[in-house]
Amino acid sequence: MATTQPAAVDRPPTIHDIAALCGVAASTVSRALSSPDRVNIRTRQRIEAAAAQLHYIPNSQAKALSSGRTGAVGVLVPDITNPFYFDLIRGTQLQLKAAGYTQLLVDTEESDEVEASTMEQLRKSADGIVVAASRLSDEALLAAAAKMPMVTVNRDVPGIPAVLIDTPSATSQALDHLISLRHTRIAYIAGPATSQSSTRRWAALSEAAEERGVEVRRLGPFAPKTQSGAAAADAAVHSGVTACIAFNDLIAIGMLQRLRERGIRVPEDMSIVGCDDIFGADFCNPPLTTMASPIEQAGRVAVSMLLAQLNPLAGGGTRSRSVMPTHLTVRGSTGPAPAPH
Amino acid sequence: MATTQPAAVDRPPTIHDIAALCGVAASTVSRALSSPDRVNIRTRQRIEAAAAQLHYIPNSQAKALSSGRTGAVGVLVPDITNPFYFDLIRGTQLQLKAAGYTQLLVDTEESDEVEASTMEQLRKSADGIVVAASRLSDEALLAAAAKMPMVTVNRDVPGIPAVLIDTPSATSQALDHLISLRHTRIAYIAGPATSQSSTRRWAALSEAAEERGVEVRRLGPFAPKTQSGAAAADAAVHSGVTACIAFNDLIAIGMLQRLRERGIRVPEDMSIVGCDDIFGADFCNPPLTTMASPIEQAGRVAVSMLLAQLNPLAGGGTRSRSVMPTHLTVRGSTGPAPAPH
DNA sequence: CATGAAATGACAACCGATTGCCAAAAACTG
DNA sequence: CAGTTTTTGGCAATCGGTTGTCATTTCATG
Repeated sequence: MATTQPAAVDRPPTIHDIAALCGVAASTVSRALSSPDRVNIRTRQRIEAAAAQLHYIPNSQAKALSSGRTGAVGVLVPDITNPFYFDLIRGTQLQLKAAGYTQLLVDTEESDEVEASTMEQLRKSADGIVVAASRLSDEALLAAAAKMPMVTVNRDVPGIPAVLIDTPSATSQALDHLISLRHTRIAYIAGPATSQSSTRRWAALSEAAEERGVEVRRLGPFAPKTQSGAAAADAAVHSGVTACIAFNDLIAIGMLQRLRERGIRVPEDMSIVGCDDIFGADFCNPPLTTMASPIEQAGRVAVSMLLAQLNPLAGGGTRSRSVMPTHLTVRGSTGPAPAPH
Repeated sequence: MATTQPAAVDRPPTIHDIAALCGVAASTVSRALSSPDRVNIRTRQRIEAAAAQLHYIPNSQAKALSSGRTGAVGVLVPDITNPFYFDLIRGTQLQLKAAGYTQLLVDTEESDEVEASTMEQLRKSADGIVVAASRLSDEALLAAAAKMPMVTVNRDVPGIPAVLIDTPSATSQALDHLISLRHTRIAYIAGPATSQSSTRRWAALSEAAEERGVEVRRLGPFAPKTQSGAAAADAAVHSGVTACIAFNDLIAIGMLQRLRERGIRVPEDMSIVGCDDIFGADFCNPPLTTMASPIEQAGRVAVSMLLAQLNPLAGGGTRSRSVMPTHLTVRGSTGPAPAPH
């Protein structure tokens, strides 16, 4: 038994083992497994049977080295612990796995330098990258995109395919919501200065405010973490507004906590609108009115666009831009403006 | 110019480019960059200068192929979107990065099959793996551990190094807390049947209950998701208990939501204790009494143990087991037992 | 049955590094 | 200064596949 079974070695089987078992050349095995049409069907079946028998698993390193394709895609997010990215990551992971790719997830720690060096690193070990909420400059991004296929999420740079979450338009909805509740003094709690999402949202918001004749002031920037919510809440209270539209739910939830500490009631004294509808937005106290969108889907779309870039043959004109719809989900953190004293 | 400057190509530089630039053999370059002592310091400096000038970045695939070491470590978690794993992932990521390793993060979707096939896959592309809350059998885990260095988290199998989070002992604390609040009818809301954490916790809990002469019944199993909280809450109410110790915070938060819907007050009518102190446990309504532990640190420790396995030379006896302390964090979801009518 | 086209399989170079082995050079010894 | 030890650098094989080239086989056709 051991004589007819060349396996039994500890080392994982290679195509050479298969070739020996079948009495063909290693190259034939390679072709049989990758471009099945180039090989006689009977031979191919023998090879496939042998591969199955040996539990053959191709060595991805070797494959990458000789073919130039790694079968991996990098996904860069600024902060793994931000729940917003959970669903995005899950979306990319599902879509990549479905296409037989591996996901390389990297936390860039909100740092442009880490982001840049990661990209350089990934240039050799990934076929393309999905970059969420990049902190890099347009120029740096374009330079990187020239070196390897890239899709951005929530970052619009001409020439780079992107998936955008349409929070700017939802911001107008939020504004209308607040106006209908008779708020007139409203603040935008800005995100990081380097976040294009925050910039675009502010642009949309201030334009909408002007159209509607209300005043919206901008506070911040604040880091997109719950801890920043305290400072944001204090700034909002100090500025005398009765409603806030926050850059994201983390900040909004942090504000809720701080306002509670200070004895300021939400929504009676102050209304809060978040953004992203992250895990927790529905069960915080009060539940958060927020702008929701299909984040997981955004992840899937981003991957689809990237894979279309990698395999141009597979039909379908490559979309270079995809905008995910967003809608306002009204919960308990917004209410009528307090009566002026 | 093009004659004296071998760079200027689009293709990334290799050690051969460096070798050509310095007039030495490629192998000398390799040695100069990896084992610096084996090469003349002046030559080395020339080589280093050339490498810097060309912006040389070693090709990790090629490195892995020829050396057998990949410089990557796989991290397997059952569910990326479970906030419990955020901190764990961040911990592993930080520690790995500090040691110059890359993290390959995989969501095994609570499936033993996905977990097993992922391990097989990773065998070629990672030097070792960290497996959190494995759903595999002891035998399968041992077999996998025999093929590649492994550290488990929250899974105790003799022969495999593990980081354990000491929730069993915290469970007793939780029980004492509830007893001191005069609860006598208490339920344990069990996690997945394949979860060893759940099993170990129940063992500790039922033993402690017996010692203290109170009755604790077991309900479930339930999937570790907020959605399961509804069923868990209904089961708890139906069973007539006044307090529950839940497998994790996700279930506990789901229970809070369901109980609120049903008009059952927490903690007046029912006390709830969670586990893990995840993101959200502090701002749900009411804030959750839960068992907290240094999860990020657990991730770091797991990676340290794995790296110690990979590089046995670097001194320090290899710990094969590390237990993370846990303590009860009392918040608003637990209170005195309702007076019997 | 001869002929050409199509299908198939083998050989070998190659991807970019690592590493064992050996030779040349340098430094040291007596 | 000869003889020896140590240091240093280069050659070439190797990792496990991919892929271009070419020889051979197979088959249909005239």
